[in-house]
Amino acid sequence: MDVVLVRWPEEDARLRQLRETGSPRLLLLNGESEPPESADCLEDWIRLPADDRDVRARVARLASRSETQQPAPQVDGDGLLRYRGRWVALSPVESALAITLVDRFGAVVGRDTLARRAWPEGTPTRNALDVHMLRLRRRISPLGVEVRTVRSRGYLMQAAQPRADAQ
Amino acid sequence: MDVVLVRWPEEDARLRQLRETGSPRLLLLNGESEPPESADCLEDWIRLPADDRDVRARVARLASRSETQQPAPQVDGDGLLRYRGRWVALSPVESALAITLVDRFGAVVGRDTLARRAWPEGTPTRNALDVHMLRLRRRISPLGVEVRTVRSRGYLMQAAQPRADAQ
DNA sequence: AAACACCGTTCACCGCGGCGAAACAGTCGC
DNA sequence: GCGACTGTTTCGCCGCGGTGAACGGTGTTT
Repeated sequence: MDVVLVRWPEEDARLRQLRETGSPRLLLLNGESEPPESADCLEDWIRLPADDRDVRARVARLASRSETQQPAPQVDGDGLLRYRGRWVALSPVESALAITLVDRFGAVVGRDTLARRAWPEGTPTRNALDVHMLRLRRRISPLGVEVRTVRSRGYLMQAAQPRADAQ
Repeated sequence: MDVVLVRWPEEDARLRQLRETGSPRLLLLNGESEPPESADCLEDWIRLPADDRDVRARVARLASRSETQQPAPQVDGDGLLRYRGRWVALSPVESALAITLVDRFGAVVGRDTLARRAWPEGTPTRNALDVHMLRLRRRISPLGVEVRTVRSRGYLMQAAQPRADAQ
């Protein structure tokens, strides 16, 4: 959803309307105006005159918040996994697995579900899924996407997170 | 909860710590630094030099948010305990315990209740519950969630508090 | 006050099974 | 024939659940 820029306090009526509809909005404070008191996470403000970088940063932050979900990758018909403007080519088996994981991005997908999607006729070996998951992991890691294992439950695809052991 | 002022980028280590614990924080940007990209509603920033009114307004807004936002963790169907955008995987026994505790988040749950949920057939050993509670504690601590003991009453799950000795 | 039972924490250990990873081999297309 | 894709085997780590034991704090009994 687009972030709306509102001059304040001039456009107070417009602000009320945006608050009603829950649109993300950035108030541009003129001169000596007092900052508004709203605690709404989708409302922010900045005092003019302001650095253009700062305005863009606040707009970006509001936009990011308004998207409750982080954007999911896409797998197109040619087996390309696209994410944040970059892409990698996947093999047929990896495509089937990636499509299933992207479909439930951020949630766990069971091993049996993945196996059925990749091999409708029947899984070749128990270990085959592990091996292909390993290969998929390595292929998509340059894009900043990772597949996490949830033991005895399945796998979960998500945006790569910085390792927490760096303290 | 008090809002913490952080010089940035100088006090980056401190910022990471505050993000871990979910403390509301206001970053004071020095000179030409780029604004940080966090979309966290409990984080805000302002570029120095700044009007004192503006700093106070942003601090007040963060404080107001931290009071109204006391979300409970969630345990999804796949044994993942989610809290403030992060998650950890729980084992089956830990899931049963966590679900019971989350269900009464912030209140005491009796040991017998927990034991019945985890082992409907009967508790294996006297201290089995203790051991699994210890493991649950360690697993969820990175998320900023803790389980406190209320002697002869049971256990209580809550958001982790830095210095809980003053009780 | 000392002795004691009770409760809770933490550790070490074991058996089991899920999963990771490497190495190897077979197949297919260019 | 070369490289990409796939399947298989093998090895081994480590998470999980259960158990026993040591330790410490607390309240009760003698």
